[in-house]
Amino acid sequence: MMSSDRPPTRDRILDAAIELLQKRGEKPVRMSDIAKAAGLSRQAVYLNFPNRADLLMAAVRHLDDKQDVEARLAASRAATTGEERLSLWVEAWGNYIPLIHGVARALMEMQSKDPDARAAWADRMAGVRRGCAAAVAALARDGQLTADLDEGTATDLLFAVLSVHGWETLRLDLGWSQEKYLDQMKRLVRARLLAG
Amino acid sequence: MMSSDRPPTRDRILDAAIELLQKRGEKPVRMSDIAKAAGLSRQAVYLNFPNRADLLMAAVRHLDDKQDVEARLAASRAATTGEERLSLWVEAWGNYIPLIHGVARALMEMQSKDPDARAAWADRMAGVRRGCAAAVAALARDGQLTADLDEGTATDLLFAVLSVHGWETLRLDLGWSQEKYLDQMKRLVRARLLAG
DNA sequence: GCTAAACTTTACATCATGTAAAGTTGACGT
DNA sequence: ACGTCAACTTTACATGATGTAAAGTTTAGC
Repeated sequence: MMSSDRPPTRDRILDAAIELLQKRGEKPVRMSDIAKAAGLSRQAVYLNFPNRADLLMAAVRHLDDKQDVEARLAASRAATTGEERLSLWVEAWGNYIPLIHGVARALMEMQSKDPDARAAWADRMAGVRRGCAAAVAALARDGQLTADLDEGTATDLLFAVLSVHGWETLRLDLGWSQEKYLDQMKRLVRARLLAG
Repeated sequence: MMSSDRPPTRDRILDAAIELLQKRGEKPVRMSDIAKAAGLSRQAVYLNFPNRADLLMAAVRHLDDKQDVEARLAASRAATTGEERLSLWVEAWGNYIPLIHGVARALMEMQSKDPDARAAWADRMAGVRRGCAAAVAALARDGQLTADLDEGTATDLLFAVLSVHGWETLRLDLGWSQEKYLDQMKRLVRARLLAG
């Protein structure tokens, strides 16, 4: 009686969750908020997702699909020099953060109480770290990695500098534009990682 | 009947809270946990502090007193060159993070739900940013600030790089030692902020 | 017109914070 | 001794969110 043609319920829930989490003004987004936004009862949400953490992780994956993460990463992998690759990586991930930020934040907030959410997010961050490692490896391969940094340390540093929290601080708390953020992150990372 | 001689109840609560928050294995620290650790009923805690956020902020101030924050900062202010001052500031704040980390984390976790906690923490962070600004100003005064950075941007960058979250990532998630953390933060910051 | 899937409604368990109020205890002054 | 005050305990309850449970309703498809 509510859906005339198609958008599968599950996707409607995820879309609703994502939209709410992106514009969340002050108040935390509850399961009932998501249900309402999706035009469903709260229970119907639990019919599709066992719990909040699962819903949020599904939302992240849903975003990955919609935003074609692979294509973004392919661009950075196509770089010819390590230096170029590093910049493209900073840009790719830096431009992805705003998209997942709402969901990411909700997930991070759950980490203290929900061990599953913690594990799921840690896993995801491990993926990001691999992206950092690949960029650093390309740099090292080209002999462009500063002499006083080993690859592991450089990777950790890059990963820490490109954290979602860091983005939040600069972009939201301190009011930087996305362009400024990207520009400065590239400069910061190059200043520290690049040889010469 | 419980306190033979002196330690004022209020301080016992704060000390208990601080200790619990520093070693918190997995589980969040509840008001009842703090009460138990202080040898009191949960209600007695509410007799001393109106709510959790207030207790945590009091704990931060309690730590400030015990650790003599002013003395630490004085050391960095005593620096002769801007460059030296920057390093001393990174060291002072970087060495303070582990002390407040437990309490800070609890406070940060409350931010999403409790606007008061959010304001209180924001205020505190503003203080840290002022510390960053002072270090950057000293650098600029000595003509040692890189030409392509204005003081505001440099301050924001320094502040973001020295975040509690960044420390957590490197120190706890990635297993860095405190020495490595301090050393690398100094290098990172110098690489980006210092002229030449 | 039957069935099954998708949903709604209602109700309840749990858990932590915070409020409320009445009872206990011990130190202290007079 | 007596009373009183402050610091505490005990018990009880409100709230707000997640999550579980179960019975009822609607709709599409056959």
